[in-house]
Amino acid sequence: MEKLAAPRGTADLYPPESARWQALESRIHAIARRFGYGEIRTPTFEATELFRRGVGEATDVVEKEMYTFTDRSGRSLTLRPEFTAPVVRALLEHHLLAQGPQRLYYVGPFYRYERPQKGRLREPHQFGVECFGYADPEADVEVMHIAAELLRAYAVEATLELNSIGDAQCRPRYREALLGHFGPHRNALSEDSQRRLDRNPLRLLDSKAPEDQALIETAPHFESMLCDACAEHFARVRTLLDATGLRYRVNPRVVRGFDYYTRTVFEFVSSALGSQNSVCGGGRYDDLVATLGGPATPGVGFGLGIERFLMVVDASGKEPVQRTGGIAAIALGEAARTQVFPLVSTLRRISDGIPVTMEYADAKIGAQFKRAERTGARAALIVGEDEVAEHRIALRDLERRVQTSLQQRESLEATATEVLAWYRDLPESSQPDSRPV
RNA sequence: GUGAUUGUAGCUCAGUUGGUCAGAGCGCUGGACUGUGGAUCCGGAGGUCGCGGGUUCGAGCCCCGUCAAUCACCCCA
Repeated sequence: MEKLAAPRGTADLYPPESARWQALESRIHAIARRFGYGEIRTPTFEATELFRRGVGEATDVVEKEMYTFTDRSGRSLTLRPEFTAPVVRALLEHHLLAQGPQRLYYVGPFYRYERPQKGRLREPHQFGVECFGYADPEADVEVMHIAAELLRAYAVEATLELNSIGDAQCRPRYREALLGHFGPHRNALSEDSQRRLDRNPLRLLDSKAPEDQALIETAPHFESMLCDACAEHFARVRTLLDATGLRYRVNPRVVRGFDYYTRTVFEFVSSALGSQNSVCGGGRYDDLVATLGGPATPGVGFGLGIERFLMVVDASGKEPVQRTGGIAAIALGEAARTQVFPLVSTLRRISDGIPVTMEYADAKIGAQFKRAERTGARAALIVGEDEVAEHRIALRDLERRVQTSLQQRESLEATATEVLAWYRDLPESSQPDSRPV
């Protein structure tokens, strides 16, 4: 009998790691809000046709990485392999573009049937933004700023790599130029690159095969062949990046995997990720909305991998420390327990975010202190036989190891209020606590 | 989809040419310390050796298959 296990390439999230995700997600919501972006949630699966048309029939994702299935009525559905096409679909379905520019962001899982390795899963999670309705370079830089803000908040070292892959005007020209450059040397290229030559010559520039490098070095740069409009757009993006102090590096080798990109493409890369070195990738997609049957609407956005981001944080970043703290109630004996439980219940109701825990098993006091410590509690509330007899409650500062005692009041609320007042009066914790909630 | 490495207690790992090989450290738990937690000492629980099959008198060790992890390619978050 096979042991039950999470499917290949998927992962469970649980404490203490889940606390890191919560913290990251709240920061994401805060930053998106600061830039005026609203959250959008779309289904995890869509009609297969959406991705075939949106992402592109000849892309690797559509050709071999989709989780596609047929439901009971015979429809072909696909677990989303990316977010942009579904967001556009939703926008069109609800006529949101008719209301002017739209700034949206999302956080959630997506699915690709790939062989897992470092920084690559079958169900990864992504934070992404999409800005619709502006062809202007300010929008390109705006979305880059959002990603940069998040990286900055965690002191993550990643470099912004920038490129332009032109539009429907100039890309065919560049494609021809690449064919002219590589075509004559076809047999000298790696096997993979010979295939790229037929399918997507742009991607040849991104090859890692040693035998391709010499030819790539001498390949024509797209920048020299951009049409006037694209060249000006690219120049203005760079001017705005310079003006706002966001550092970047123009890298002619940055192409992207999806067919819908036009003009600006960019990636934030980090060496901490091994072979999958991109934490965040994005770009402009001025033709996508029309391709999916909507009014011609420019757009620009990015996707940032949550798992990869946290990996980079582990390697180079600084994570804000999480304080847990709280009160652990310790009751000794039956009488004490029946007295403490309602008090704990009251504390939880009025503690305003301060965690309150209690051990229900009748463990020895030593063990209870140990467990209290493990929960990350800052303080302990202790009631034993003596306290029951005297209507008192012992309060202990677990960090400084000092203890005091309190007379119980006429009501649970009054007692609880006094306990909380005592807790809030405790001196600032000297050692930051990173234990899970 | 291709190639390589790996899979023994909750965690990190030992296990020699197949024959007490089912172990250690940490963790957990109990006690020394009858109501006070990070130290020390002593005890205890916990494993179908990923799973299935094969070779053998005998397999954690060899062979095949399968599942999963890791790393690289492809590609990308």
